[in-house]
Amino acid sequence: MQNTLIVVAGPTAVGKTETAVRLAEHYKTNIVSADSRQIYKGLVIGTASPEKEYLNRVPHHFIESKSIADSYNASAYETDVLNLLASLFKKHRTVVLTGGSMMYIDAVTKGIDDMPDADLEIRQALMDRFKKEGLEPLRIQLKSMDPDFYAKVDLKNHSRIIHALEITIQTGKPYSSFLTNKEKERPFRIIKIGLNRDREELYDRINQRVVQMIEEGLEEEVKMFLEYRHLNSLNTVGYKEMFAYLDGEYNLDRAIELIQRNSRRYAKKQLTWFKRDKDITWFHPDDMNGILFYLGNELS
RNA sequence: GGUGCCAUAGCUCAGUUGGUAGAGCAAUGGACUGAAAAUCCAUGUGUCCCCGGUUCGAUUCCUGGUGGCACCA
Repeated sequence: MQNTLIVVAGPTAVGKTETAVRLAEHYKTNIVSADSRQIYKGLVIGTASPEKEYLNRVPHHFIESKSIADSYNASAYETDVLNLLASLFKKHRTVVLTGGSMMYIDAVTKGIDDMPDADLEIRQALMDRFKKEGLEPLRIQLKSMDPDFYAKVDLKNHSRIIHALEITIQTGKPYSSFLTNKEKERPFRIIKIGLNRDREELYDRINQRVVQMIEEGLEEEVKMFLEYRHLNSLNTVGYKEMFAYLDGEYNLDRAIELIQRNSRRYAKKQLTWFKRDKDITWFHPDDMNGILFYLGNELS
């Protein structure tokens, strides 16, 4: 039998953790987390990180494994996961990858084109210019330096334009020349399952989970990171709203409402991304039998 | 029981001197290649409480209901 990566995708709060743990137990294997925020040390309550009980039942990887100050990204994650998988597949025929970070999952299953990491000084200079002069000068610069990318990029999205420019300036080659539009081959098989629920049910779970986070002490957790709030790792739903609350911008009830709303929007965005992936076979999280039956057929 | 006020989008409400309606919030759809829980784009979803009447035409005016609120009993 070929080594196989079982991917469990789905929106936040749908029930991925539970399903992944049961699958990992069933196949006597490990879980690799694909979550761009649970990966940071100390971000536990606000990221709905798996409970201790689950972590004890199955070995997890990439949970609380980086410092919030580390600058991490989907490409680094791709490299780290491929290295880890090479070693896990020596002992296990299957490994479970689960998480809601769409691009992290794609980085592992489809790959990201090779290009250098952005030079932070160049990025900063471009950001400064954007703040001072707006997007127009950057658009004009991109048009002359990389017309191909200019033609297809979202011209209102400063992140995309700035990233293309930083790579182009840094390497002296157009950003678009790094893009191959090809999926990378992997030395293992990939089976993707998606979990979803009725929208109303999902939103109820999200709303309740936020209330639970507050009860578990989200405010205390967030207070510990106050001085690091500028870091990207803390530009995260559940933290940014609590920072504003601690600043006195609004009361706790309003903070809860905003965290709930922003989590709902996040879930919708995840669904938009995952629904586009035709390799995903969808299940209700309660349908464990259906999931096991499907995987059993695929793996036999 | 009587009198008054109210009933319009999921919620809170505005509005139409009679020509089937619009704000905020919520919501919905989409994009996505090293910040991705990030960043960005688009969209008004409606038995205007119900039955009648007047009118060319009623969500709007009038009768009567129903429900809510307030006051008087």
